[in-house]
Amino acid sequence: MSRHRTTQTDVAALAGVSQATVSFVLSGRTPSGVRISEETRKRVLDAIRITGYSANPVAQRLAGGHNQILGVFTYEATFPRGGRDFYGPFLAGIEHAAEQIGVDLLLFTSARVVEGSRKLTRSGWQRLGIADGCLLLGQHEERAELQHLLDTNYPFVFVGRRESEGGRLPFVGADYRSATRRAALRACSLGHRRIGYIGASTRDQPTLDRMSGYQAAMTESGLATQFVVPGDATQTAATIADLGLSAALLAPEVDPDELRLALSALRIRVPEDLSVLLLGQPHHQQPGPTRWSGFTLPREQMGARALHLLSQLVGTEAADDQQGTPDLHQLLECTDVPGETLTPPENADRHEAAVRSSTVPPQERNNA
Amino acid sequence: MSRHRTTQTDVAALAGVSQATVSFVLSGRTPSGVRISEETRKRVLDAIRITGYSANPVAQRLAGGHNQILGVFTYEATFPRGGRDFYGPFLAGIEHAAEQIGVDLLLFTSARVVEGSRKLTRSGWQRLGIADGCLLLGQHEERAELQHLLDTNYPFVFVGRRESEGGRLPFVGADYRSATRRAALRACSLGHRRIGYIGASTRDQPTLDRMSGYQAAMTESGLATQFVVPGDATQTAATIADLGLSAALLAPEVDPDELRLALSALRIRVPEDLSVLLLGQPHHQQPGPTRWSGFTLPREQMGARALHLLSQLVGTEAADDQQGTPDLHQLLECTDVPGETLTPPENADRHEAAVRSSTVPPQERNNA
DNA sequence: AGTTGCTAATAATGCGCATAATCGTCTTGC
DNA sequence: GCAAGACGATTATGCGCATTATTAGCAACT
Repeated sequence: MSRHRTTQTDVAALAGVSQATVSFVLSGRTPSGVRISEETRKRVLDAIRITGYSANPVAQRLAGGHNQILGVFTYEATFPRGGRDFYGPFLAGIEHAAEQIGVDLLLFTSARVVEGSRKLTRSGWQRLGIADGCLLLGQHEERAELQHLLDTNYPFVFVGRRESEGGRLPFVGADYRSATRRAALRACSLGHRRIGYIGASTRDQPTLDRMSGYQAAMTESGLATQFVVPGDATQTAATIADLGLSAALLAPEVDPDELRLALSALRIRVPEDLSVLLLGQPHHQQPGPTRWSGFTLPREQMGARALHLLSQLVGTEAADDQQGTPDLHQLLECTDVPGETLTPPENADRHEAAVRSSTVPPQERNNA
Repeated sequence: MSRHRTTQTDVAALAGVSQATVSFVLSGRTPSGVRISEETRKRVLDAIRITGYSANPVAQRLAGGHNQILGVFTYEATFPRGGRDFYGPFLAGIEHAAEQIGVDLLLFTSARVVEGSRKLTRSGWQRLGIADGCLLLGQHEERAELQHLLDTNYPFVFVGRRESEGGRLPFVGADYRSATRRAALRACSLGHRRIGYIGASTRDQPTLDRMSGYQAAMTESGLATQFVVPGDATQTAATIADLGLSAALLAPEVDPDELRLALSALRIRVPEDLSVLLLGQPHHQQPGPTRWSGFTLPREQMGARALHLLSQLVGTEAADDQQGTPDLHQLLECTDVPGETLTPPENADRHEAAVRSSTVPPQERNNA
């Protein structure tokens, strides 16, 4: 019944001061030249202790303050039913960071789903205002929406790299490019000459970064690039066979288990006949026995770092005089995974490999 | 810059009416005998469409309305780092339901962690008020806190069964008792006579329910109960051997893989020498090759149902005249899992089993 | 003409907090 | 003795909405 929770006014009454004084004591800040004596401050703090007062975050927010709530907007369902969980690890990191910082997390699950991905509609956008700031994760962002975000000066951070004019979009991403480059070079140094990239050629940043990394590695090694846009698994396998690849870099949208199956139908074994490197955790992978080579994203770390960055942005929003501006563009290293699906090539490439091996250091030399 | 979003006042000005009128049109409700003509309503709706107005949830809430935010409070970290994910499936269900209902989810991650579990302190408790209502999941609830919850008339729902005086705590739980009983009877009907229960004897509801179900099955079958409180896996295995169990029901706190290992050291094979049934998903299970028999909790379903119930409670809070009160105590059936670790007994029990099997048609009638 | 009854809307208020503007009360200097 | 500041706290206002109390207009009665 007594739906009435303790308010600043209650505390003020107990301490024998005005509500405003309580607010000042609590916030610490005194924007206009207001001062509070040590004496009074103590009385107020005591009253707070006695009453067990705790600020009403809603009122706080309405009055223009911060409420220690950070939002998380995902363009796709956060917790996929059934299939593999892509966002889980991000959220684990985000939650951990939230706990540390002492903020609550608001998951924007109410946004209507249009064509399989959530939209940041006007009403959805308005709802973001509940939180002090917001984390954005997922692929389907739209230029217009982003522009709006920037215009309104609302604090937000993307999880995942985003290019933008003037570098105004803050993000915490994974260094796909370097990781992919390293992956390609690993194959290369083992003696592989025909290394293909299997993946959709969409325009999203991760894809562009992966392709760029692959491209770079191939150029450095003086090898030709081979891009395979995956269709049906059987088809893809056939293309791989046609091209005579000895190693394949698989973008996350490709299901490695499915591909392996299709390959085996063509009597191509992994890794004996084809080395395979995964460029990040596959989107649809079932937990299987295969220990794939490649690299993984530091997803938990990304989530945590993103939240920390957001927290800083929110905090410094008012007072820019903090200890330097936070780094708005953070790229985290991916973790290379040795795995079992990367081995020296055995067949057609052997000759070339031998030639090269004369110039390469120990562990990679033994292929011939 | 223009941090000003469209407000009801803006809309009102455009439509040539008062702010209050806009509010009335929007809510549909007119508590006191206020009426709005179809004419005016249309003008307002047009203005809304033109301006793209969308209510500010914060103000809505402060003014005593609902804000379409439902809270989720977990007594333990929601997304465990590293280990197995217990809450994940619940959240998947919750999120899905939230999307359907059209509400946002507030994760209370700010509560200080005391002794490994989150506390609903006074300040934490106050924060719950941000949301229209709250889902509670986890073990470490405290009587005092619950009492407080009930007293304040704040809408909430427990995920997991909770007993309470007068049945005032709303919950959505799994029917551990029936499922455990069925599990025990399954073993029984296969001819097992020495069926033990392996699990801590804590006072939490799930444990009580499991024990009760086990007890019931044993009584029905005229068998003796054998409770084993697990300590070290080796120890536990030894006890099992001593008791000469032919089947064991494992509470979720027991790691089946670990136990199996310890058992094999004693030359007890699963399932040849010991059938094992899991009473729900183990808390610490690593994804292993064994396909355990037993049952699993409908976790996604529980989450979804709980959120729906909460949503109803929030909705009917004001108007109790809805179509009947929602069912405050929902028990969902667990899913029996055949698995590979339940087989007919092979050794000491065989004799008895043979005797029994001659007199019994179906399964459970044969005990007396 | 005055009262009742009904419809259609508005004005006024408050939710709990942040913050700008204001107001006393003491010192201090001249 | 009086203006000028420093200090310490208060009053007043508004955030955007829900809701209650109130008003205005008009037809239908006695």
